[in-house]
Amino acid sequence: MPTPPPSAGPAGRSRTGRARSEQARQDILAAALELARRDLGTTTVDSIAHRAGVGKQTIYRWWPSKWAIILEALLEHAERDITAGTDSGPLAERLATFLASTFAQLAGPDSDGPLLRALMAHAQQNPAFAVAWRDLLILPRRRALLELMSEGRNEDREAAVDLLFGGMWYRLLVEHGPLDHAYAHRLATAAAALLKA
Amino acid sequence: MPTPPPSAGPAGRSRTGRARSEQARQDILAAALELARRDLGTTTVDSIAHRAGVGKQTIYRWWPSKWAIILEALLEHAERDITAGTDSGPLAERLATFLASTFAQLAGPDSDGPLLRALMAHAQQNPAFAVAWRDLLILPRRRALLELMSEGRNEDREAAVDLLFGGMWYRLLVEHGPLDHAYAHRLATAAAALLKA
Amino acid sequence: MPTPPPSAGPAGRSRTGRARSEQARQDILAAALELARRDLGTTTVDSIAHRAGVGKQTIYRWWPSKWAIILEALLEHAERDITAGTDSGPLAERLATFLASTFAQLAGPDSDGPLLRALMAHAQQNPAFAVAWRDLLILPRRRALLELMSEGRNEDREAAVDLLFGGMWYRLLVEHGPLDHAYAHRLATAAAALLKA
Amino acid sequence: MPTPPPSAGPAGRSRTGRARSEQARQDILAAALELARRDLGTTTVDSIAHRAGVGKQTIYRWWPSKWAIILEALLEHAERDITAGTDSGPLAERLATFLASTFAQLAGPDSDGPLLRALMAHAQQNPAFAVAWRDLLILPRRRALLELMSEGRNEDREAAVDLLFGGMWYRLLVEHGPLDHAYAHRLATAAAALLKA
DNA sequence: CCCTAATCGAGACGGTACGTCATGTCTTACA
DNA sequence: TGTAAGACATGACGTACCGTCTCGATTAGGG
Repeated sequence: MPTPPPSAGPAGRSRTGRARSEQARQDILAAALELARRDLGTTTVDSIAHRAGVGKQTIYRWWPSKWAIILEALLEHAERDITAGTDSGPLAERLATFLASTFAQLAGPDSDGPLLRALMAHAQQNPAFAVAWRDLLILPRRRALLELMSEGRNEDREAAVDLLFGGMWYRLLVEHGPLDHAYAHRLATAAAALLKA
Repeated sequence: MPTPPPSAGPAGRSRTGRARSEQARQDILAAALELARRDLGTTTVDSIAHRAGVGKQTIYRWWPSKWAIILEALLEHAERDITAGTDSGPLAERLATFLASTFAQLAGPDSDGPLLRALMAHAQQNPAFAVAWRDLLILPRRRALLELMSEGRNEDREAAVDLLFGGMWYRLLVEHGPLDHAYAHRLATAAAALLKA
Repeated sequence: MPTPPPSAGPAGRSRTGRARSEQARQDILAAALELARRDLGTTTVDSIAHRAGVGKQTIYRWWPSKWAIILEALLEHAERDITAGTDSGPLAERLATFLASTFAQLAGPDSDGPLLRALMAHAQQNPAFAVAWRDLLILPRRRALLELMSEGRNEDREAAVDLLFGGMWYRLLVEHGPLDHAYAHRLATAAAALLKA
Repeated sequence: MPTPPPSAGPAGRSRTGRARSEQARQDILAAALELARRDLGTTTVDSIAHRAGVGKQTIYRWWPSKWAIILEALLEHAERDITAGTDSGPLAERLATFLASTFAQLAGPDSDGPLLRALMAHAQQNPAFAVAWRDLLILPRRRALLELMSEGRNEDREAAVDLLFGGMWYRLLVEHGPLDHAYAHRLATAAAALLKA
């Protein structure tokens, strides 16, 4: 759903007409992220357009909804943050480290936790957005975690990833327990056991 | 958040005036459930009121939003469905059975999966509803699962429940893999390993 | 197109539900008239709703456009202004008096001339409004003028009215000459001649 | 407001650069006229540009609005149609003939009546266009009619023209009666009487 | 025969108003 | 007092059109 940066590329469909404004794109992404982080509830397409100094139509020309903007902004500003795992140490420990560092990004007061929760929620109501959400955010992060696992059959490794991210999302969404180190270790232990079974 | 059936007992706050119509309550719950199952996107408070042959105010007098109605309807029609676990057999097997039977309720084409996803999504946006959602649906099911586990320390058992339900919700929400028997077994195996660690 | 005051009457289709708010109706009419008189160009449905302290939907529930509001407001505030003609004196003089007094209502700086021009213009683009415009404003005024004429065949009298009002509207719309006493007398003379021919 | 054909003569402000495309000008005028005659309501600058195979800027470089285009197209295609009056016969008859032939151009189903009504309407809302409208269409036709009148004082002749054209526009704009021969004769009779008074 | 400059088709841009939708509250008359 | 009906204030939505701007490509004289 989010559009790629207007690098046009070889698939660019036409070369005539005014080019898409990269300035406007960046302004929109920045405005959306700032407003959404401050107060998602009052963030509207209008408010984003106004703060970005942009016409509403310019937003709707490139994004189908404010959620797509926020997703794209999140990806752009945080793409580098996918934690690189360490190669050394026992499996359970490596998983626990990865998980704990991911937890840390969700827990802080100014973290993106609320945004991710809201996007996950929106994906439940909008199938088109769900595809973008899964393909651009969920699956890449799954792949990063999968690469940490050398052992086990494929389906076990998939289940291990589900177990780890599932445990994370569940506490993030239900808020009945903390996303702390101890939890990370327990999940990692269980995942490692699954892979060795 | 959902109100109890009107036979509220001696705590009923008023004794005068026209009594709450149980008929209307049932009509509203039934209408909400039917509309929501057919097409959640077009289900509005107005549409529920119209189909139930009821004034909108009658709805707002007793429920704060359509989501509370759906939650109450779901609880009322499905309360009995919380799977009773078997007491015999090895732990992993008992967990797998519980999980698989829960999966079965979510997978079918006319199942409540979509509704539960939508309610989980709404809970992310509405703190008041989140409380009801957690207290009336999430936590009771956690307790049912907890009771299946005899071994392990408390925190490990909590984590095991998170792992199991987390794995379930994750696949339910992201739809990247099936909620099938094999998955149930893998999650159960991991949970059992965690409890024995 | 404009709705009658909510006197319901015997044709009222139902008696249930909240009654239409006469207060809101009056507020909307007053707001529309004031804004339109000050600056028609910046008068929008939103601005009327805001100034009247009313929701936009309340406007669209009862009027199809701001033009219908203005027309209704004009009729309500000016209905009494249809000049009653004198019965005495020669025909040409009576017509000239009527015309001159009508001119006077259109010429002043705070007159309704600009509004009437705008409504006449809008009627050219909107057939539904054109019907209301003709039936509620144009034709009643024609009838008032017709009643001043005792002599002549019917078709001559119609043509005489067209001549008088046509001459008036033409100068109002094209602004190539003044709507003054001299012009009123010339038109009245011609009309009287037509009736006696 | 409409621009003259591009052979601007020695007053052209520049001598270098690409010349204005007469082809584009003709395409625009033709496209505007065709679209406007078919359905004025959906005729936008974009639609004209698209149908003419022209960029929007090419339109705005030479015309201030779609209305100016339509006016220019109308003048170009119909300039020759200003009825030449006959010099012989009694005044009332000459006027009636002129008027009837003008009526004929407005009455047909594919006539320019709707366009003229729309332009008159637009002139009420746009002072700049009103000037072009009056100077290029209204006043020339007034002059043509004035020249038919030999008798009478100047102000009477002006009023007679107003009476004739006013009667015409009034029926055109309000559509409460036909623009037929009988009406033309009545107006002509009244105008002649005015001139002889 | 190139240089300079205005025009061309195309289409993205900032902006304004529109008319619709859903929410949650309120006011009726009736039971 | 509860109820069905339905009007109300609010506020976001997504669309339409406006008139301006910026592309690269053309197309003229003037040097």
